[in-house]
Amino acid sequence: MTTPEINTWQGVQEEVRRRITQRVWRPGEFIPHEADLAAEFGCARATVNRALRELAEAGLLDRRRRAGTRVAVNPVRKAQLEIPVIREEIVAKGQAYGHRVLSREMPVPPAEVAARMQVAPGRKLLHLRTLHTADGAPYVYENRWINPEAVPAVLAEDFSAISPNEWLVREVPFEGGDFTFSALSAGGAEAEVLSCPAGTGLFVLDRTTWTGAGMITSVRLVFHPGYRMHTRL
Amino acid sequence: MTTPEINTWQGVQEEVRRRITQRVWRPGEFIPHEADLAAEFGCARATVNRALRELAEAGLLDRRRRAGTRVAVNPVRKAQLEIPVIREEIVAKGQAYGHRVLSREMPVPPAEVAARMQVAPGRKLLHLRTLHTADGAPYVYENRWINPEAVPAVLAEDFSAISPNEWLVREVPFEGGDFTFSALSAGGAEAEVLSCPAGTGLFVLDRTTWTGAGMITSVRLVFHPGYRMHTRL
DNA sequence: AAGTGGTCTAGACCACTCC
DNA sequence: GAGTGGTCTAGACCACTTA
Repeated sequence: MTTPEINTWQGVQEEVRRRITQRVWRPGEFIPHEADLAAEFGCARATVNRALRELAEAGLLDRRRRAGTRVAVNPVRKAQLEIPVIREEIVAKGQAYGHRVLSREMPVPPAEVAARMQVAPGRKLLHLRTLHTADGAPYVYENRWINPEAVPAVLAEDFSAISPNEWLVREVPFEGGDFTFSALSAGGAEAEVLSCPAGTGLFVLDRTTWTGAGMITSVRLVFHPGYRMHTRL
Repeated sequence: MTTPEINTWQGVQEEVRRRITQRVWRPGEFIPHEADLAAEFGCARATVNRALRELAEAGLLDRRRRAGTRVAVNPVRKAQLEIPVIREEIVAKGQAYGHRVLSREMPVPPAEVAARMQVAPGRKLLHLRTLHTADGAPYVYENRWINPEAVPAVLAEDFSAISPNEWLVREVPFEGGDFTFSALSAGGAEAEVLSCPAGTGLFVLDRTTWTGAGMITSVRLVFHPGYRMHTRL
């Protein structure tokens, strides 16, 4: 049995992956220590560490100090979704991007929105309803609340030339975000804006974004019928 | 100006993050080379490298050899979704998990399914329709096709004690997967199985899984009304 | 108390890409 | 050709956990 040296972390990772998928190391079993693997592959322990660390992050391995490393029993499937910038997504498909503001108001928000944005009840928020289109056809209906205390400049912008999303990305340094994916049945408003029959199942993305200073914006994106979000593992 | 030493990669990362979000380094700008940063922070270049590499993977930095490192203009938002094992998700909420097989057949699949599973037209596939319940209430309607040539043992299993998903995870070493998230409007079948009115918007996850040897299974999970998938950034 | 993974260092060479 | 990030090494110490 030849044992050619493996001295790149990619190589080590590949070999370890192989041993896991081919059940050389079975789920729940301990695998050799880093030092042993380093000796076997003829490389430094740091190289083995780099390879195993990534596999652990991917959920294929469970690592604990003193205990050792074992093959995960339930490999957690983590799908990495890329949240698209609507305009770029449409342009990438070779379609013409369009965007228009349906309404722009400054009301006292419903209690649920005030809670989500963590503002005192009775404070007014900027409320924008806009539509993104692809080749003129409705693509995404955007329903957004913006906290003008966190982003004062927003009051001077009319969003005729740039969508609120892109404006915010450019102007405000985010620190965190919160995403929820779900589905809804088109009510009157969605049906009209997206030109689809009431009752159509629609894909929905709710997103809330903040900085250290507080909540910036909370948006609901309602996608056109048939929209899919895709990823590969 | 004191410049306390930073000699952990987490510390370096935090400081670099701060300089990006506070616009000390502005979008599109080059940041100092690894060697310079290492000198500034009083740590090894490898430590800086580890910190910056992760930020680049997260989409906050663009790195290129010879060119250098710059702050990303469009920070790509990548949301990492954890695909749940249904049973565990339900149990984690303190509810009682249940599962039952609605139908189990071995038909020639529709052309669309045959294409997705990459089997010759006319070959039969195992078709399973099952329901996962939480405290007795419908949770997920699972519509699955399995390639018996890739997993012969599947023909001997009746899935009364274990769901197809968990059985497959345990028996078959996956190599890759393909996920699509979307929404549909409940038709007669979904409405009946999930006990909801026809026309309800439902969250859908389509998943196809394979090994090097070929396609294993293709499944559509239709979640109960109101289901949400959540992640934080 | 001991053994494991987690990390840092200093130095080195390599791969890629821009000039 | 030269300069940047990408990676490997050998050694060391630390943090955590379990026996």
